[in-house]
Amino acid sequence: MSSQILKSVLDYQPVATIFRALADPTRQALVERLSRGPAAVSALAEPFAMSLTAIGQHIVVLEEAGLVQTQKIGRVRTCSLKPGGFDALEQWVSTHRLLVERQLDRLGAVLDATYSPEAPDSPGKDEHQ
Amino acid sequence: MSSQILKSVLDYQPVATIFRALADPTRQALVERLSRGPAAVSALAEPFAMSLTAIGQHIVVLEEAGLVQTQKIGRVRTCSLKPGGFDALEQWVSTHRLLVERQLDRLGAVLDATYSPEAPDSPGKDEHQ
DNA sequence: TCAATACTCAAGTTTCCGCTTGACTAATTC
DNA sequence: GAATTAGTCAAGCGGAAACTTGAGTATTGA
Repeated sequence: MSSQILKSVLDYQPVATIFRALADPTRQALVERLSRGPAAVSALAEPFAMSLTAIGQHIVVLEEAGLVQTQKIGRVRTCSLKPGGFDALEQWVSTHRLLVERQLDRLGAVLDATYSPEAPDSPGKDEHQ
Repeated sequence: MSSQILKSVLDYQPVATIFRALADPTRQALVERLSRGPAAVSALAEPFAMSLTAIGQHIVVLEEAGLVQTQKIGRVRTCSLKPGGFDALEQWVSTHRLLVERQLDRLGAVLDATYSPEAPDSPGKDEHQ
């Protein structure tokens, strides 16, 4: 842990887990289906040309990402979307959307005058860029 | 309003590309860095214990996801966040956040009275409640 | 009680992803 | 006009991820 960038990489791990969970089209379709209401694992598996085991594994991934919660009653495991499971994701996205817009404003200012008003990160003089 | 849900089901393919692009912690850190301003590929690679080629490959993934745009002047490729690149993502997230909340409201109603107010997709006779 | 249902577990396979190396091109510097 | 810098390309390696099969375990309905 000698680098500060390495630390920041480790910081995003929870959101990265959510992104990774939603990166798979099958899991995304499962979330889509669950947003219409809870369902059992076998009911979730029915539309897919895939084994029940595979769907169960996808459910585990979604559960570990905090997006889905399950409850087993008898032999049936009922899955539903977890309340607040999208909060961290939405916060990350809206934050970075704001940063993009702010950057666009700064770009406009830079295009007006041909100098950089402030350089908080990179000095840009002796660095080799 | 109800047709928008069907449309979103068929529409989420590009969003999966965005999720996949952000699933990697290195790419997420690159986006983080770029939200502070544009940078060349070698400048982006500098904090990482990784080859320049690897960073270039990550940039390509982010570019194909529509999150980053690049422009090569001379021998330097400058990368920046693409305007509106997060729009589809934010829309998807907020939409599904709303659906979760709506589902919670419906669950409360179901817990109050023992009937289901509306069943748009599958009639609730089989499995789910 | 017997059989079907609804998973669950433990492998194994195959495909994809992240990353590297080495060679190469094209700008820029000295 | 050599040497350095910035990036690109092609091939390959290792490990993770997706999915399968073939078991086994409760639970439930007939």
